[in-house]
Order: sequence, then C-alpha cells, then structure tokens
Amino acid sequence: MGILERRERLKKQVRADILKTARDIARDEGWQAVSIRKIAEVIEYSPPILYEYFDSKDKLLETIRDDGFSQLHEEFSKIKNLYRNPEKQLVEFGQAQWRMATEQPEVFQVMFNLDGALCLSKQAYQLEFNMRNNHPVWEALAAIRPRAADTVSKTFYEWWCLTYGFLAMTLISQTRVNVAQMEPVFMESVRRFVRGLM
Amino acid sequence: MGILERRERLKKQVRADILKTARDIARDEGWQAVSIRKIAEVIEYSPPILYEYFDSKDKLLETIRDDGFSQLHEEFSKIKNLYRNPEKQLVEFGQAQWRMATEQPEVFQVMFNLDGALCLSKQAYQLEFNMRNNHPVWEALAAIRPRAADTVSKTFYEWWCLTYGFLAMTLISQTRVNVAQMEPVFMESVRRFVRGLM
DNA sequence: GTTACAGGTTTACACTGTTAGATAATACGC
DNA sequence: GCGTATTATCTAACAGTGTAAACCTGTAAC
Repeated sequence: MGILERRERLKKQVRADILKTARDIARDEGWQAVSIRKIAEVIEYSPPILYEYFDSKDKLLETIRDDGFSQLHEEFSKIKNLYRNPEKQLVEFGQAQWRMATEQPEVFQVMFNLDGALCLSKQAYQLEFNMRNNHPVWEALAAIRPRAADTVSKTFYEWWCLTYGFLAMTLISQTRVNVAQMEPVFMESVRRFVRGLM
Repeated sequence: MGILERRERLKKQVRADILKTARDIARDEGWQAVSIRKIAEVIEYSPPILYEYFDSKDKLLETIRDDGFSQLHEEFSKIKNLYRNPEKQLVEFGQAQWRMATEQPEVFQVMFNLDGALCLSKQAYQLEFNMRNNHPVWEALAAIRPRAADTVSKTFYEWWCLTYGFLAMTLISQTRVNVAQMEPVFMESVRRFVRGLM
C-alpha cells in the first residue's frame, strides 16, 4: 500500500509548506500581510485547499504558536540534560528564550500576539503558565531553595514577566540592528534575577 | 463670527466621538473587531467621513496611542509634584502604569501593539524611550544615585522592560478577574527594582 | 462500465480599508 | 430673496480579506 503512504507524505509536506510560507511572509512583511490567498499562491494551490489542513486561519496561527512553545521546551530539555546546577539552567533558559525571540521573531510574535499577529485561542498560555511541577523553569526555581509551591509559582510568574518584558519590548521598540546590542543587558537582568533567588 | 466657531466645536466633538467609539468597540470586542464602518455606524455618519478627521485607520490608532502616552505623562507630572523623594516617585510611577494598563487595557493594547491592535508607526516609541533628561522616570532614576547618562539610560530601559513585561503578560495571560490579584506581585517587583538602585 | 469518492477548483458571500464622483446643505454677494 | 460658490456628506465602487457551497475531475471498486 505505498500509494496511501505517498499521499500521507504529500499531505504532511503540504501542511508543512503552508506553515513555512505563513512564517516566511510574516518575516518579510509582518503578520498583517499574511493572508490565506497569499499563502495559497506561494504553495500553488487554490485558497480553499488550506481549509483541508487547518479549520481556520486562527487554528493555523495556533499551530505555529504551539510549535513555538514545543520548540522552546525542546531547548529547555537539552539544557536540563546538559547542566545540573539550577542557577546555570535558568541562565541558559533565558538565553534560549533570547535566541528564540531574536532568531524567529515572527514565531515569537504569534506566541504572544505581538505586532499584528492575532491568535484568539489562549489555550497555550494556560498550558504553559499552569504547568508548575512539569515545567523546566518551575523545577529549576523550586530546586534553588525549598519553598511552598505557591511561592515558586509566584517566582515562576515573575520569571515570565521579566524575560517576556525584555524580549517583547526589545522587539517592539528597537530596530533590527539594535536588537543584538541588548542581549548583554537582558542576560545581566536574568543573572541578577537568579542571584536574587538564592 | 460664531458660525465658524460652532463648526470648529462640532468638528472637535465628532473627532472625539470617533476616538471614543473606537475605544469602546475595542473594549467590548477587541481591536480586531474595530472597523471604520462600525465606528461610522455608531457616530451615525457614512464611513468616508472618518477620513475627514484621520488620514487612515493607522493614523487613528496612532492618535489613541499618543493620547495614551500623554495621559501617562500627565499622571507622571502629578506624581512629580506630589512627592520629592525619587524612590517614592518611581513606586508611584509604577502604580500609575498599572492603573493605566488595567483601567484602559484597550489603550494599552494600542500603545504596544498587543492583542490584535496594530499601529505601524513607531514614532511614539522613539519619543518615549529616547527622552532621557526630560522623562520623569529617567530623572527619578538619575536622582537616586549620580551616574553617567548611559548607565541611567540602561536602567531606564530596564524599567520599561520590567513594568511593560508585567503589565502585558498579565493582560495577555490572565482572565479579567485574575488581573486584580496580580497587582501586589507587580508592585513588589517595582519596589525591589527601586531598592536595587540604591 | 458504472458508481463512489477524494482532491481540487470556481464561484460566491459578507466583510475590510479606502477613493472618486455625485449630491445635498449651507454661506455669501448682490 | 435669489443665484452662486463653497462646504459637508453620501453613494458607489475597487481591491483585498476569511470562508462556505457547489461543482468538476481523475482514480478506485465492484
């Protein structure tokens, strides 16, 4: 039954092409320029075909967002395996977030509804921010000093506010050339935050 | 010549109505639901009339953004007149920002292109973040400890990242009822930041 | 060979921001 | 008060948006 498999492969490929095309357009022209018709033109299909792969444009964005969070968690996992020290882990987590936001700003924009990217679903946030024990950042924070879960959750929230604030503010307000210069300032803030935990 | 004055008054009124209507719709249904036609319907004019008052929808949003920053600066001025102590000033500045973001989230969204609000102009940021000596926050930071202007500018930038991060993350991820609970966490972070300066 | 179906397209609807042209309402000179 | 000039406003239209329904078309099954 190689035919069905070939079709399955093709379907996956088209799906991936749609996602990639959306990101490409967003990167070049911003998310406000991403339309179903434009994507369809690039992948050389008629517009309605996209609805065979995604229920709506919103769901398409949701997929990109979810993929973004997944990718971030993969980086987190790698770091967790590389370093035992929770302080070191946190600093590396911060750096991974910086990389993600600066290297794939268009994904970061969808993840947090920035700069015209708009995905109505808030499911990803509930998953990400309520993870507690299973979240690498949460675990690292809890490992540094034994505290009540609620206290850790508060610090966890502060972590997100700090890192997100820096990344989003930098992407929003700075020109692309200036962004690179801000990394040391960001990393210094992350380190100070981590020091403050001990 | 009371006729011209009356016309002038009416024009100002309509202009204000347009801005208010846009904010109202955004508040109720989100910025993605704000359209020229919807605004026109509410103010009981035909859609093209809005272009007598604003060059484009983008310019309309820019006005709301600029008004937002102006309003914030008015609050800053009041605080500056009320308190001499720069640390106290900063804490109050933080609280003013919190009030602004939670009481007028739709304005805050436009100010920072959050949640579907998209204003392409970045003029307001350049004005706000490059103000240095004239900015109340910058002045307060500089007053706490005498330092080089560059160092103050870095701290100024960190201030914006911290406060913006908290406010935006809270508005994005939390439900409307949960937002109020986060205020103490935010203010605690602001105070810690201020303490760290001394 | 006919039927069933998946893959894809065309067409259409109800929106969007925005512009051009027509029209209604007002103000001014006589 | 009447005609004219100007201003205010509207209607119609264009190009674009997300999306749904209807239609075609080549392949598979019986």
